Amino acid sequence: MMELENIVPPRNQPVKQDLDLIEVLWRQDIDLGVGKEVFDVNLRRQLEREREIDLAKERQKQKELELAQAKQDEQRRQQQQRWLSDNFTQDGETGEWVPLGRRVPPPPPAPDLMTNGQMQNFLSYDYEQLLNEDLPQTDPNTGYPSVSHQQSPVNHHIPQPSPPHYSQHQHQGSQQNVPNPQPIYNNHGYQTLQVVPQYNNSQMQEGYSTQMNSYNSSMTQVSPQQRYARQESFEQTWQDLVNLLELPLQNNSQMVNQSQRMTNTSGQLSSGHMIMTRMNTTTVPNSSPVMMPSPTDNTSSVLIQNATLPTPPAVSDNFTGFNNTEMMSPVHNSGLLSPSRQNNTMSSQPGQNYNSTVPNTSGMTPIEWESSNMLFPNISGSINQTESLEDVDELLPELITEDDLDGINLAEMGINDTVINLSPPIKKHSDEASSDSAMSIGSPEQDTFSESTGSPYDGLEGATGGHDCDSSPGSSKTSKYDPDDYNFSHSCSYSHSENGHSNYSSSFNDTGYGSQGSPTDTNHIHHNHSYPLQPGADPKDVKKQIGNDKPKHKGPHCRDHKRVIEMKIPFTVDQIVNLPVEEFNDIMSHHKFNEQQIQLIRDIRRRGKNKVAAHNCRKRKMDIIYTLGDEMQKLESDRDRLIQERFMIDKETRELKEKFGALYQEIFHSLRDEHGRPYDPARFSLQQSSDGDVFLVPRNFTTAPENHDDKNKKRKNDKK
DNA sequence: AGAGGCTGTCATAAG
DNA sequence: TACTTATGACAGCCT
Repeated sequence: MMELENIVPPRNQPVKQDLDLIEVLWRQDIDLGVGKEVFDVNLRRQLEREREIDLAKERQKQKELELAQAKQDEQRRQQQQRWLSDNFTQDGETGEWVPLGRRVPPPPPAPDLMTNGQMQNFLSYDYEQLLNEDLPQTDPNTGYPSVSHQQSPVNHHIPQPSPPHYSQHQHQGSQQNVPNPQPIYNNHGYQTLQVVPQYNNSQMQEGYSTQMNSYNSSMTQVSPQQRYARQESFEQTWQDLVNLLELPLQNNSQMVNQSQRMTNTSGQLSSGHMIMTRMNTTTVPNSSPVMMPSPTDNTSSVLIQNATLPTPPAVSDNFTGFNNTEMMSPVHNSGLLSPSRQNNTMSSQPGQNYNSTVPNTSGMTPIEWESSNMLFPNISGSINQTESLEDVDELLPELITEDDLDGINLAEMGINDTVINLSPPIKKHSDEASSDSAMSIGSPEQDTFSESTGSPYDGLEGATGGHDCDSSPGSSKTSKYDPDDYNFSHSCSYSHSENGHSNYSSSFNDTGYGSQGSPTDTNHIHHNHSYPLQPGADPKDVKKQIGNDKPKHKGPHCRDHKRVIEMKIPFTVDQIVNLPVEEFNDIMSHHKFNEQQIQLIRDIRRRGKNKVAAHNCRKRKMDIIYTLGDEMQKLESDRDRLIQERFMIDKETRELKEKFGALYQEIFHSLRDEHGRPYDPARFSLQQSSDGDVFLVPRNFTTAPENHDDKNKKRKNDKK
């Protein structure tokens, strides 16, 4: 493209040579999505002018927005200051804002900031921020309450000093690094925040001062802008917290404590856990409360208001998720989504792709095209399998027969559309076939097809006859029973491939070919032993056609076809075979056939049906054989496993017996009678009762020792 | 030339 | 009873 800049002459009217060159180059670059206007100087200038105008408009809009935002901020700041000065007094020494003794009235709410649904969100945000940021210190410059350490990513990595009696509430971002040593759980079972109710103000201040000193000493340099933003953030936090609580602010710790209690007892804000969750999100107080739930936090969802939840990641919903992300972006929320972006959004709906509504992707830049591919990995994957559009073009005649593409004007559709639309016609076949009866081969399409253009098998049918197919040797060489290659070869060989599939897979609850495992897969569920053929379409016929246009042999099917012609029967063999019973009977009744014709028609139909039945039968047989083989393998492995288990159990039993015997001998030989002599093993034995006690029992005792005279037995404990 | 596999067809039973 | 489906058996063709 850089060359073009040099080629285009400076004058406005290019000469003919230039135009020719432009034409050639444009043709070369058309696959890159470069429009012809690029080469037209005037057109390009005009486009540039339009772009500049749009850009200016956009800038103007942005300026207005910024202005409105600044106004809002200023108004809020003034309100805050007024309210602070009304309800707080500033400590002269420390610069700290100390609340007055009276009950603090809530400040007039800023309707643009705190309205209804935003309140709860706002509450949790403030709580978390306040508790996380500790108590305010007065900024010596502004006199406002400010914080010395802020929610800065830098802060999360600062070693947190942990005073012995003060539990520093950790930012969620740092929770993983510094676990809270003493989690408190509220009534709802959520982990609550730890506060310091036993501390008075001075203690608090001391603790905070300690912390802040260390923070200040270790904190990274903060820019004035950051500092201002933090002050802003805290001011609002402080103000809104007090507003909402309406507390008599006797001291800061009480306020925090009470606010904590309120948080724990108030509806949706009852969970400190939720507060923590909120902290994890980048919340701008005056932004929309639309929040995306943290994927790891179930409770956060209760805080979502007016949020568009991501739809479940089910069918083709990558894009929905993408849309939600887009909704979250401030650009989108403020209506500044660029038209081009919107176009992209609209043009890359996966549903449209799958529903054969062709998205206009031809206008995409390569980057856009790539991104849309990323959104739809399935589609892109299938497209990427073809290395280029030219490859796709080359493959098309192989993948789809001419008949399939009949009526589809590829030139009008454009290459991209063709690529994306490869599947819908085929799927349509499948859908229609699936709605047919189990064994019915002929779809309405096929019938129409046969009537209008003649059966594709006409003249090519027969058990040994050929099928006229322009397939390359490579394609037709694919095994008939190779599930992996089936679709390809079948698409090549038989125009009604999916019908065939449906036919032969109906009886045995087959899974689709697309989900078939490899032929070596021992899981019988994935076996594919189908015979997906049309009546009269012999896979061998396809093989036979390698390099031949004329069939070598004339099979029975072809013979039938000839006889149909000879008998002047106005139907094709396929029609005769595949027509539903009602239609077939209608035809037979409406046409006045002679006996010979009727007999031929019935024979053809019977043979055709039987042929399909034979296919199904063989398929079933193969399925059964494979299934039985699999079952046999499984049973053999089960048997081996059980043998192994039995061996192990026997071994353990032997070992236990040996141990038991040794223990028995040891105990028995350690026993002595009243004379100090060992017992005779032939006359006595040890027995254990149900309660675990061990008895020495004379050999002639056959019943349980508990039932006999205690004189004849000696009770022993388990351990002597 | 023979073996083995695949397919179409027939006969028959069953639904 | 007619039709369809399932299946064993057989024959032809191909590799």
